[in-house]
Amino acid sequence: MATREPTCRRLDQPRCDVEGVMIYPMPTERGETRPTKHIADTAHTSQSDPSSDRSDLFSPVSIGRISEVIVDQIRLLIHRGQLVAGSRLPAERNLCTKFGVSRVTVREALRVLEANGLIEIKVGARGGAFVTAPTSEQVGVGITDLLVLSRLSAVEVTEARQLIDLGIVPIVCERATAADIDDLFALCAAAKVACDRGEYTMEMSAEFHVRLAQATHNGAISMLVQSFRKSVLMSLERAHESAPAMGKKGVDEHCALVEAVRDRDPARAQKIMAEHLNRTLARVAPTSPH
Amino acid sequence: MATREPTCRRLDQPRCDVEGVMIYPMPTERGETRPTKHIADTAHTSQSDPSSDRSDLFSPVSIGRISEVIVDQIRLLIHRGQLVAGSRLPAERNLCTKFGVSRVTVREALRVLEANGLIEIKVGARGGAFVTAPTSEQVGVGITDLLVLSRLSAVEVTEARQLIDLGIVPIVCERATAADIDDLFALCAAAKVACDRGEYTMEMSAEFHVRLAQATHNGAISMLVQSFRKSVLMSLERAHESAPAMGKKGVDEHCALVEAVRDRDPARAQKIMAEHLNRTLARVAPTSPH
DNA sequence: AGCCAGGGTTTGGTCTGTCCATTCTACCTT
DNA sequence: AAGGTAGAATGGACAGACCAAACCCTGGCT
Repeated sequence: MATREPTCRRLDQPRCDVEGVMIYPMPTERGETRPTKHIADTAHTSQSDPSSDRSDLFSPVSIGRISEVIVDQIRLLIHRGQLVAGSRLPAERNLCTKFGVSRVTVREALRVLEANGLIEIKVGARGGAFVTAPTSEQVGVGITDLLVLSRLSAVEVTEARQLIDLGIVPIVCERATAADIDDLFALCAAAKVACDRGEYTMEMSAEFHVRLAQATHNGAISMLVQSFRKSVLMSLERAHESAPAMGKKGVDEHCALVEAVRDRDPARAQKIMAEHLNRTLARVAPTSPH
Repeated sequence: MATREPTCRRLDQPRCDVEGVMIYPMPTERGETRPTKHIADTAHTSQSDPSSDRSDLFSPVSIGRISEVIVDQIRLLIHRGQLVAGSRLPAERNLCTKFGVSRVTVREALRVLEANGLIEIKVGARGGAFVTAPTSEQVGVGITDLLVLSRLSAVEVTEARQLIDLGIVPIVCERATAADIDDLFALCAAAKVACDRGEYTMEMSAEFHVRLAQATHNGAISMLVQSFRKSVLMSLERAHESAPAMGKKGVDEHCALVEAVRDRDPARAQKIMAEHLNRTLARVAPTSPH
């Protein structure tokens, strides 16, 4: 059988110390029978059930994929802050030698990490895999998938959004800075112009709501709203295609809302928002009864 | 150069009609120069900026990876309901011929879809890729990554949670069924017992809140809460390790809350919830000032 | 001196051909 | 009929190769 040794390894590089982070090579006795990967990995997957492991006797067989283990290792490095946003992972061909696996396997692992939004891959001479904090947009895609595939009705999605949008109003009234308010007024003005030209889109409305959420100065909240943006748009489209007469009134309500925020009047602001959202809900409701 | 023709294709199967779904082979003139993939794809990636696109003139060059396009195609099929949960995708070697690409590429695409929770891959004779709706838990992992890596403070996360939990109370008061209320009381009772034994955990508290969200009978809301569960737990742990004296009082508040729901008294319920959450926020606040 | 073209280098993207492990089915033996 | 075994289907992994994109550097030209 000639003990197939991967070419990647022939360079005989040092194994575990490049780029300053520890990387554990796969513990598979390669070139003997086959991987089969009876891995005693400590990363991220095996932290839920520390008791009753018994991994010392009857060594566990074949727990999943090799690429999976690599994913867990790198993800753990990122979570622990040993790889921070911006750092560059070693090149694929280097990772091969470090993990002792083939390039295909490494690439699959990188693909998964990329799909999770943890890294970004660039080609070219100074390219490679760069660690990046996932954006709320990426998570939004996940939420969108979830909502679409769960066959949730537009009513349900809209209601959830209503909950959040209504909840942020008091916070915004409390924390909005002058810059926030200026921005929101600017968006309103732009919307008015677009409206007169008949170019007002749902996207612009959504943008207003996102900006409003940012005025909470709470990253978690604004990410949440941003994540929902696309789902809401999709459900709106699915429900009603578009809003013919909605434009003008919606913009006016936005303006009134910002004025209430400027006057730091949570009650008034919330009342306006509630009406605004109720109209949306009413528009969505008849097409897909709850 | 000998116009390298993939072996996968030598079977000369029909191209686009197996398993009842349309699959478009890559439009790359293979065996001519190179893929280079100037694809005019309409799926899911290209809908954010409808204006100023100009994609009709000067056809766009080289937008990304081939596997990416395959991912989009399959994702679109799933979104459109042409592939529903449980359906089985063709075998990898079949997909090769259908898409006209190599197995490596198909595998990378499947890995991404799997990472997104859209499919599940099984090995063995009747194995393959099966469509599965992503669970809220999977999306929760995404949100957790997002929150961890964005360095959001525990305060921010808690505040976002507060927003949602407070918002659902009126809805629960309106819609909770007798079964919901029974379940919630049962959870309270169990919590009381555990509390007396000193076994009350944050998880149990989280479970109560999740169940409460389910009483809204709105799938989107309960998924949202469920997605947040793990992040909240993590941020709580990070902030305070655990809650020594919190247990008893928290459980009592839960009970009072359910009673208010039973009496259909939103104002009272909301007041209880607000106090409950404020104590949590206060516990979290000192460690990571906003 | 400044700039630009072109070649070299690094790095990811893809292909081909091969082998192995797992799982299920169907047939064959007892 | 029960049980076991061979084979087929299918995903997992590998080696080795070539291409394309992006960057860098150098030399020639203005």
